[in-house]
Order: sequence, then structure tokens, then C-alpha cells
Amino acid sequence: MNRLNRKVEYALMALKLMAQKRPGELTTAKEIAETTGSPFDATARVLQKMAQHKILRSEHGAHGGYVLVRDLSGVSLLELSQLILGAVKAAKCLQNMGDCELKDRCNIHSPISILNRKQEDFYKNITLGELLMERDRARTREVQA
Amino acid sequence: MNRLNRKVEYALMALKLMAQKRPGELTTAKEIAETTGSPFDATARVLQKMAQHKILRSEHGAHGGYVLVRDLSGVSLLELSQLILGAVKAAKCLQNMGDCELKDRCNIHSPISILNRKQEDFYKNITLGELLMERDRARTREVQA
DNA sequence: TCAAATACGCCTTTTTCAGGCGTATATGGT
DNA sequence: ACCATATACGCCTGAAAAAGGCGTATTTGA
Ligand code: SF4
Ligand code: SF4
Repeated sequence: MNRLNRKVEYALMALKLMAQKRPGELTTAKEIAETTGSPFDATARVLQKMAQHKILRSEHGAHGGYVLVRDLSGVSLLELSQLILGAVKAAKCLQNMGDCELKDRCNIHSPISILNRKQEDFYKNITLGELLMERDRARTREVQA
Repeated sequence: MNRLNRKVEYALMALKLMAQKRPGELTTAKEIAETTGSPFDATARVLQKMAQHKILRSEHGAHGGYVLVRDLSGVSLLELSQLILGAVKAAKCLQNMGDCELKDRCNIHSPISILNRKQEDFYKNITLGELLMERDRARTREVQA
């Protein structure tokens, strides 16, 4: 249904790259942008956001960079999206400071709120660990197909 | 995560309204737009789309209108979204005719495709019936909380 | 002192979303 | 026959959101 935000994609690419490194090894925004092809500025911004939220640790100055400090199996896709995008709800009226001009005549408030809850549960249960570290996912998919 | 498209909201409002009527009773786009406060044109368009896909039946001319012809418990939110929005995938590269400029260097193809599949499954399992006909949903929620 | 890196705010461009307009067509009432 | 009221549909414009570039400050190792 919904297309993944580009910034979230950049974050996932960066995390995937960093997860493949030796523990403690630093990665620069430049390196990430160059290997993935993503724009430097946008990449740098999501790295900063993730550092603020303690998913990464940043080191300033020359030979600086970022390093993964949280176990990705403990980070949900919901958390990642929220820290990058801010809380995104299923409808305007649920959003923080959201004012929908239909709010008085609207007849789907409770369906929308139910859906919102289900969506949050769904994304909360997808961890970046399981998403990015697909070991023998190929085999699994063949079996399912 | 993702905000529901406005057209889909209009469709849900219309369906909810029509589901509350006597079986076979016609509802006009004008009535729906006026009672829900949604813009007439946008509402009319989603009604036409739903009629094309045989969720509604339309009657032309004076005293015309729309009537629900499918059991909403057999219609998924995925189906509704697809017929209104067209197939929407989790990323550009999965979209029909989608060309992502990163596709060769991108390192999250398979995570994205896994996510896409999960999302589709999720929305496929939400029926409009369960979403719109919330009988004693209030009680249910209290118990869960 | 310089080079390389993070940090951050602002701005423009691009793309998508939302919705209005015009017009054709169908149909029942008068 | 004519008109009022509906659906059907394509096109176009304006608003909103997404995407991303620019400038600059700060940190730090060589
Ligand atoms: S339309 Fe109804 S549900 Fe959607 S945002 Fe406005 S009030 Fe909330
Ligand atoms: S970034 Fe990777 S996943 Fe996202 S669209 Fe481009 S290719 Fe597909």
C-alpha cells in the first residue's frame, strides 16, 4: 500500500552496511553515500537523527564517523520511522496538531482509529534485525512459494 | 506509519453510509458528499471506481444512484486501495514502470521485497466488513487494554 | 593550521495529492 | 419534446509534501 519514505530507505541502507562491518568499526556518511548511491546530505541527516536517538554513536572530526551501538533485533521499523519522520498516524485527525475539516461530520473515526492501532502494531513487530539480516531467506521464500 | 489516502477515506465513508441503508436502497453521490462533508467531485470519482469494480452498482439518470452489491466482509482494504490508487508497492523499484536510479547499488532490495510482501498480507487480511461494522468493538477494546 | 568529518538550519525544486471545471450520457417526470 | 437530475470521465490548476542542495559552525586528528 504505502510507499516507504526515501529517508527511511537511506537509513536502512546505512544500517545494513554498518551491520556488516566489524564491531566498533567506524563508517563515514561519505562512504555510505558513495557505496549506496544515495545523496550525501540526506544520508548525513538520517545518520544524525539515528545518532541522536542512540542507535548509532557518532565521532566528530577527522577520522570520525558512525558506529552501530544498538542490537538491530531490538529496533522496530516503527521506531525507526518515527525518529526519522516523526509520529505518522493513519489520518489527519490522529496526527499531532492535525486538524481535519471533516472531523464533525466524519463517520469513520473509529474504523480509522482501529486501523491506526493495527498498523502501529504491525510495524512495531517488524524488527530491523529480521528485516536486514536475511540469512537463508531465499530458501524460506522458495518453500513458501 | 503511513497516512491513509484521502480518496480511500471518502470511499470508506461512502461504504459505511451505504451499508447502513436498507438492502437495495439507492444512495446518490450528492447525498454522500453532503452528509459526510466530503467534496462532491472526489466522492463521485471513487464511487465510479467502485462501481467499475463491481463493489457497487450504479443507476443512471434521475433518481439514480449507487447501491452496495458485494458483501464488505469479502472486500479487503488492499483491494479497495488498489482499485482506487492502483497498485502501490513499498518502493519505487517494485512499482509498475518504476525506475529507481539507485537500483544497481542499492543493498536493501530483498529487505524491501520482504516488507512489501508483509504489507500486502497485512492489508489483505483487513476486511472492510470488520473495519466498518464495529459492533461491540468498544467492549472488545476494553478487554484488550 | 589545515583537512576531514559531524551538526544543523534554510531554501528551492520536484513530485504527489487534492479537487474543481467542462462536457457527454442516461433516465424519469412533466 | 423538454428539462431536471444523475452518473461518467477527461483535463487542468493549485496546494501540500517529499526530496535534496547550500551555507556555515563545530570538532578533532595530523
Ligand atoms: S476524514 Fe474523518 S478520519 Fe479522516 S482525518 Fe478527517 S476526521 Fe479523521
Ligand atoms: S532504493 Fe533500493 S529499494 Fe528503494 S527503490 Fe531504489 S532500488 Fe528499490
